[in-house]
Amino acid sequence: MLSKKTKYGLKALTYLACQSDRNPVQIAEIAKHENISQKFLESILLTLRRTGYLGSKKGKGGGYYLIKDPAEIPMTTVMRSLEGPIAMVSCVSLNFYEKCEDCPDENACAVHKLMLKVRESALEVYRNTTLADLISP
Amino acid sequence: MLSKKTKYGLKALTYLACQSDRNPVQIAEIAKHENISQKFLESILLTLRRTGYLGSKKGKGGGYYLIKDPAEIPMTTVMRSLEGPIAMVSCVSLNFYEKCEDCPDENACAVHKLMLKVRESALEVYRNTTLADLISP
DNA sequence: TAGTAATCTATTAAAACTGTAGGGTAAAAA
DNA sequence: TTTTTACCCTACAGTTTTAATAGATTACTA
Repeated sequence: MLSKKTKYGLKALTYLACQSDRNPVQIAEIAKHENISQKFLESILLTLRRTGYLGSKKGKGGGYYLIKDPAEIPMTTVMRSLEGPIAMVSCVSLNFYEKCEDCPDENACAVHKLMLKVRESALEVYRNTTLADLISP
Repeated sequence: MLSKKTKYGLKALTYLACQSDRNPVQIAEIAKHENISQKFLESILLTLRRTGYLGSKKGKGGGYYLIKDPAEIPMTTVMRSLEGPIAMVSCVSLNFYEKCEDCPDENACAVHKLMLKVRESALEVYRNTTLADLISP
């Protein structure tokens, strides 16, 4: 299941990408428009800022805004920073690889073999989809 | 993340599929060979039996055995019965569809659009992979 | 410089989910 | 009738997820 963190994060990114300009948008506005708990959204926007997609401005007239072209934001990195590893088991993860303790031979492991395929297919989707693709009709 | 239930279930299925004959194999033997908690494995094998892949026999010489040809066991149904829906959000699920409460328009929803692609690609993998594919070298 | 509007940060509570362990029951074989 | 095995139910500890609370910090405005 997709976590609400990721779901909300994607919605927030889309909302910001749909703005006509790149002026700061308040958290409260995004939260209200997308039906999201404001405090929860705060922490999500924070991680998106740390990932490098968003800028923020404090004080009056402040808020969050995109600092990248939506076409330059691939879903691979968005998913990784919000949802975590794309692989369903760590032994097939590119960025978070870890050997399974209980598995003596990776190459003979059915789970490994299947999950490798699944990761590859998911990765292809994420690589070929940017934020711009998601907001276009 | 893939649940251990699914992971163990797949391992158990492969173990049974690798048997030279279709004689019953005790839970304890599978659990030991695959490093799985026996009690947990019990419940997993039960769901696999209810799904229609395994037969069981009680008493001495009893155990579990495959009742289907591994080539007739696609990963779609295995994953659905062990892991649950293949879709990451219910609004793109074929077998477990549910409308999102917070989302006024599915067709305009970025999450929906992205997750539809991901489900489609995962489904293609699961449809084209059977248990037989996983045990062949 | 004071006041206000907003982001930031940390803590923690509630809820849901996972995996484990224990007990007993039922059926089949010896 | 005894043994062996699958079956079934319940309770528990641990973790993760989700969200709320409370406050600190920053920056704009007057």
